[in-house]
Amino acid sequence: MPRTMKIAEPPLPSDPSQEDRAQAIRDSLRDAIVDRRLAPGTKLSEAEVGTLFDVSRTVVRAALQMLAFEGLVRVERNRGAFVSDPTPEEALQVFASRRLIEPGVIAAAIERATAKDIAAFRRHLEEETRHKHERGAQARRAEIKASGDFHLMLAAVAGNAILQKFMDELVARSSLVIALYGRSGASSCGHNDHADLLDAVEARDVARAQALMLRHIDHIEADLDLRASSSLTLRDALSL
Amino acid sequence: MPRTMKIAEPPLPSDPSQEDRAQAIRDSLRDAIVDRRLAPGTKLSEAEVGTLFDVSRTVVRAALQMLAFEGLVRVERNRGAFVSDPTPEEALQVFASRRLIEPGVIAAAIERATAKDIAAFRRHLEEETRHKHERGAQARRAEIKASGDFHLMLAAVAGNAILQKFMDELVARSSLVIALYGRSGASSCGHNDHADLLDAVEARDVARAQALMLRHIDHIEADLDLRASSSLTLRDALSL
DNA sequence: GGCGGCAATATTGAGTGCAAAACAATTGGG
DNA sequence: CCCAATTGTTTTGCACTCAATATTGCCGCC
Repeated sequence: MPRTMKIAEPPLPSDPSQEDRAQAIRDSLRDAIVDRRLAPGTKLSEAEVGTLFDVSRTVVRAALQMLAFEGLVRVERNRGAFVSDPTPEEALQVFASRRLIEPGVIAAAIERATAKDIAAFRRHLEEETRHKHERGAQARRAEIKASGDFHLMLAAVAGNAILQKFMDELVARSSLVIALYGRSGASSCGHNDHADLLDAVEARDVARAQALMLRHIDHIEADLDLRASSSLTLRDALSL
Repeated sequence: MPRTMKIAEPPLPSDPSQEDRAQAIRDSLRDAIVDRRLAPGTKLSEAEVGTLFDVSRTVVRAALQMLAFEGLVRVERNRGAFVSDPTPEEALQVFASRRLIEPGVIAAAIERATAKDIAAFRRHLEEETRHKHERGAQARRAEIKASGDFHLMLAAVAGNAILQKFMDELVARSSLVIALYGRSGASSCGHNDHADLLDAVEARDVARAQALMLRHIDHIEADLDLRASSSLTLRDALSL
């Protein structure tokens, strides 16, 4: 065995942009889905996506498979991939999961948050409220995205990569659910939940933060109309 | 719109075994990893696995990608797939996540468990203890598998598909962690935690069940030796 | 006239080949 | 004698291709 193992050169990622096109496509599609630019149910043809990103179907397949694992697309054998449209039951499960996990996440975040983190949260919150006061579909999308990002920031600060991955999935799925079943379209209509949450985090008041988090999730869920959506009722009616 | 929509024939899955070989390979590999027949760090060459299952690399790649999403294998670009060997930090995160999620799971399970479910649990428990009293590596593997399955059964009864998926991942990762850092090798050495848990479930005592669950996870974690493993320190030392 | 079957089309599933990257061994230089 | 560079080998990344399956449009028949 060699005694010294000097690495002549840092092998140097030949090109940072070359770091996996499948992942780039996944991120792009994911943003589009979470931003609701791709409606639930939309078919994602391999060839179409492939020409769009100028890659072969092989790479597209990998990206779609990833999204399927996150529950954002549904792949049906020999039929293709579709932006998933969660059933009301799945919607309930998404929020039940969030109720279970997010109180723990915020507790961990409170334990680990630095002053710098708090400052970052404050900055994020400002941007969030800024979007809220703007008009237009574009600003609305940005607001929804920012709203989800707040929860993802909490998960990041909590410092548990596994929980962070779970939260990634749950927040993304929430976006889909809100897209399908949301009444007002905005999850935080009228409420200032995030600001209150941040106050509790800054005060390191775990119990209060957890209670606020649960209420916040209640608020989001209360904005949903989980009676079977129009398209679903249509389908169900036809298939019966 | 057609008045009658008779379905001439149940389209009949041309062959149930044909229902996705990638998934079959994934399950097979997953069992092998969870059962510790594949040691952490083992390289899973696409060609090798392909010849082993008699499929092309394409299918193997899909299976490996799935396992990567569950955190059971780690794929390094241009280097291949390896059975992942979690760091001590990841190990801690796995158990932190379980502590967060499983009390909720068992609460939901208690709410939904039928008499039939309880009976299934009892049957499972018998088998578990049977394995425990047997000797040999084979029985030991079966015991560990059954121990994880108990938690998965709880998640199934809880009736939340998303949480169930999370638990799938967490239990699988726990097996890896125990394989790497376990002292006694068996997670439930000396304790009868599962039996106690089941009693609490049958009594519908949520608080008690949750407390027992947390203690159970403590027991599992207490059996770990999370000081850096030998192989890892060696590798780290060499690469520095 | 509408329903059922049939053929044409499109799309996915999967195997193979080629290029590039990483790994291993060997040889030349200090 | 040991280190470093180079070459040869192996393995992955990705595109192309063919086969299999679902979908769509069409025609005959009841």
